Amino acid sequence: MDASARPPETVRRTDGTRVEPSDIGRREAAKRREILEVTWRLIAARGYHNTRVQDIAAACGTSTGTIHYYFPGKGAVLDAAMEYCFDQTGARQQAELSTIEDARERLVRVVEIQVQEEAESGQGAVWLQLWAQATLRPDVRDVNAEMYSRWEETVRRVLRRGWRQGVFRTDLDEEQTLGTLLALLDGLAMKATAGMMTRAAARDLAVAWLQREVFAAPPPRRARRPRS
Amino acid sequence: MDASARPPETVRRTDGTRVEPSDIGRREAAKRREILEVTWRLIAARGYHNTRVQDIAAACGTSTGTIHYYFPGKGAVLDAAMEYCFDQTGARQQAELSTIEDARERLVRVVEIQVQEEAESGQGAVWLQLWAQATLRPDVRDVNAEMYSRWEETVRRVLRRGWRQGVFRTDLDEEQTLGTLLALLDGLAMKATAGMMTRAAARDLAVAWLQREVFAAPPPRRARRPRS
DNA sequence: TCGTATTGACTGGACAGTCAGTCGATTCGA
DNA sequence: TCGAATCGACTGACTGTCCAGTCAATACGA
Repeated sequence: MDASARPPETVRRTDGTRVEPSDIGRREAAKRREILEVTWRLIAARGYHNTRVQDIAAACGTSTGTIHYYFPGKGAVLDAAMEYCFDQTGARQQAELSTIEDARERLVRVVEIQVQEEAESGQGAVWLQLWAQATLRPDVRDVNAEMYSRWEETVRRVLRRGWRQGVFRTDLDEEQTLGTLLALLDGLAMKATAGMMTRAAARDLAVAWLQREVFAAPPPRRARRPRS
Repeated sequence: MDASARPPETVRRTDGTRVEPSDIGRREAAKRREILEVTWRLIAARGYHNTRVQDIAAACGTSTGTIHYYFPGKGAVLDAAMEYCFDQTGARQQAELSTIEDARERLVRVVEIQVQEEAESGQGAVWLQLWAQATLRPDVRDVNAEMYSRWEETVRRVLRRGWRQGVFRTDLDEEQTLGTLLALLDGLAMKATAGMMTRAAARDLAVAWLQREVFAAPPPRRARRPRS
């Protein structure tokens, strides 16, 4: 038996196509997910380039052969793991945000998710790794663009909701506000992740900005949300 | 003759001390600078982890032995090159900014330098590499903190000048404004570098923000500076 | 029993770092 | 003034290490 016969490809390949044979093994998909879960945490902790196949195998409690059995190569595991990381958090974010009624609270939550929680969980570190790669690799740039645009849409919807609810300033331009907010959050998240400021300071700065520049004049003042 | 006898150490070592024997060879210092100059450009183009000693040697038109003759190891070259890159640009920035009288123009120039020119020259890519490293390596984090604080001071001085000149809004808090501006610029610079938006769009967004939120009410309107 | 999943020893390539030796310049001694 | 001795910069072949990827053998599950 030639063990190099590979299970059907389910990873997004560099050409952007995505093959997902749903008829085959749940087991297999589960195993693959387990590997990706383990791998993105390794990337967060050690960095993309310092993550060895051996590390992944050890963290999964398996052998290097198994990793190669499920993925065509190391690069494929690492890239798929970064993507998996964002797919996961994207879904979680949207789910959580949708439970919050008030657009101001929801926007504050957006800040907390990106600037505090993602920095804490290591997802922020994975973003940073991804961006550093995107500078150099066009394929990563494309994947990143797609994933980022999902996040962008999430934030855009919160802004529109705020205007609909009449709790955001009406003299703001949507594109300007969205662009500024996203850049501000990216900058703060990056600094929090890279240890250039505390997560709490980053959060407070962003919330203060929202209150000054986005929330409509008489905000329901005082302690809307206990300082985490 | 044992060629492994090393020229006196002039690189900042990880313990933070900096030894600079000024009495010895100009030649030597020049050569070392040449290597660093070449190296940071390689880092910008290929990334920290994809830069081989062989690449550096080839780009210098020399042999790998020579690189090892001047530096204790590959890591030392790469780290010193990142630092060199920022030392250089820091000096250049300050020199250029100090020639601009009007604080508003000077602040716009700050934006253009960080968001357009550094992204274009590759220095932005080096920043991004550095930040990705800072997430993982405490020593890099320290070096980064020191270098970033110099940049921060530069921007802070521009803000103070604006208030002194009476051309910036007086209802702003210095720390808030500085922190927001820096995060915004970092975010935009990162996105421009990672190819998530054009440099021109990043520049315009930042300048628009300045005009809305920082510059005092009646700014000398219309075409202060031709769109690059 | 047959096919699938898993193992881990092995291979080959890449690359950092070493070191014996070359070469041109400079100093020194007669 | 000239040859020999010395020196420091530089070279590039070589070595050892690390690691991704392979594959024959094996365990497992239906």
